[in-house]
Amino acid sequence: MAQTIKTGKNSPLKASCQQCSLSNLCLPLAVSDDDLDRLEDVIQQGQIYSRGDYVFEQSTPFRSCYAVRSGAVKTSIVTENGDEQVTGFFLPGELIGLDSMSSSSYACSAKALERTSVCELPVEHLDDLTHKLPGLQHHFFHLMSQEIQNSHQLALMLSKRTAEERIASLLLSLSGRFARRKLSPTQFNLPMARNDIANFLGLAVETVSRVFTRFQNQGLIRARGREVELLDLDALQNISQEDDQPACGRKGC
Amino acid sequence: MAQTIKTGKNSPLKASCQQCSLSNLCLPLAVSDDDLDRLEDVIQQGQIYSRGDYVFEQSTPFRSCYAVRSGAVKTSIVTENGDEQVTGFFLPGELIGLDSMSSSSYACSAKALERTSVCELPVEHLDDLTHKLPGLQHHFFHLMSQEIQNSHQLALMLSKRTAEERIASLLLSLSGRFARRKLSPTQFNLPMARNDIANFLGLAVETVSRVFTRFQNQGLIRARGREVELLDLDALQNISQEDDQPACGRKGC
DNA sequence: CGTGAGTTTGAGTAGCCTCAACCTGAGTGG
DNA sequence: CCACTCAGGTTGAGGCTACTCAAACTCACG
Repeated sequence: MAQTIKTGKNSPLKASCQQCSLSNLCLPLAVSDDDLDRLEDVIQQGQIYSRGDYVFEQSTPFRSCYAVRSGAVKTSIVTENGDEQVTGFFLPGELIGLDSMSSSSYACSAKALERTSVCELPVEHLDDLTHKLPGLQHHFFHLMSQEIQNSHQLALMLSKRTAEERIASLLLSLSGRFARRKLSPTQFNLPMARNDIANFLGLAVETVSRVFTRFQNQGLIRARGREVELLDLDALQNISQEDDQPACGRKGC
Repeated sequence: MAQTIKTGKNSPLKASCQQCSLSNLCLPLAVSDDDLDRLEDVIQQGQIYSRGDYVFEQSTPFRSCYAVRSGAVKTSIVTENGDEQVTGFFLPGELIGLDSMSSSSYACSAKALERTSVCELPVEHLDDLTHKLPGLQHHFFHLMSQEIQNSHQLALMLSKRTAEERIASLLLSLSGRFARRKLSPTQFNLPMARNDIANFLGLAVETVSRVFTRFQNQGLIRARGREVELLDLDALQNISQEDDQPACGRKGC
């Protein structure tokens, strides 16, 4: 039974992790085919959200993590006094909800930025599963530590980088993540509004807009609304990790 | 064997988690006495670091997580071009290294801010252990998600808060963590230098210094070097979560 | 008693925010 | 089909927060 390769005909909602082009992103490579079958038993696939829908909302009971299949999601936290911080953008193959693992309620809200489909991983089952599949536990530790590192990188950006550096970084990050999915690393549509970018990077919308036009005037990018084309990746790279110290490059200066 | 209550005489390096006053902080409450014994078999206790020593350094092979027993530790990440971001301060009962779980090398460096003793949890053993003790796995998920949330809170501070708000928040955070250990929440020594505070909060040292004196002049705190006394917790609380919008308080404004 | 790291204070500056106006394009309804 | 609307985006002017640079102070330490 475990070895039967399901074609997806008889149980359309399951058995497609194996065929999913994203499985090498969201699932542990270490997991065997056998294990995949078990995983598929608990994963609910194909839920669809329209633009603006919440996948889950902060402070509601925590039930599941979600893997993005298509579309894009933004997560954000809101404080008592109402200000919001976008904590991440999630593209296909990426997992949402790790910051709430083992909490009783969601630590952030997740909102679909466009028409989005996700796979749901109910945590109740996950607890058993990770117990049975050591590889999966390992994978979750990995994903969560990755998430911590991402967040630390964000903190570094927010505290040390200029507006231009932050935006160059974001563009390159998106570029890399598109590339990973075999899409063009230089030409893509931003799934999020300027507002979201500004909030995420700790800037005012106006600043984001100004930097975009500045980059465009310098011939680094071509941007029309959410369409962007990265014309000079090297230059963006240089900007994104600009050195404070002028010239030199040595430590002894 | 598992039930023998060790007094600490015959194996001084083990068997003291049960007596450790911090165990309710760093260890899962869910873990039973039996399990504690197993934990103690793999935990190496009592390593001492002097001020300035590294508990571990970024990019070196990841081997262990560490629980702070006494003293204080700061963690920081360093980029290629040399700038540093302090990512956290860790007091007794808190766990370091979670951001490196399941990586091959440490994602940050951990430096003792004063004479510090730690307990080491080698990860190789942890993998088996979490398998045997479901509660422990749960606890790690919890700690890691907590770490993600902390980091998101930091990001929010860095992107949305003024210098005064950030420093008030930090003071209150420390206050709360001292209180948790039954120490005075209003009178304590800062384990870190102004420089570390500045870096952590994304400010210049001078700004930190200025805010401290401003708070002092307003009668909110008393500060002499690293000694601080919080004189008006309520006021600090108000400052730390100040509302941007003037007056009103309603959403409809 | 010099030395140097850590801290404080002051003066001037710059990057980004705020406020305000205008533009653009998609959706709506007459 | 065109005017209207509204959200999202762009552009400009001015101001403020926190930075930079510079200097003085404190204190632990050899």
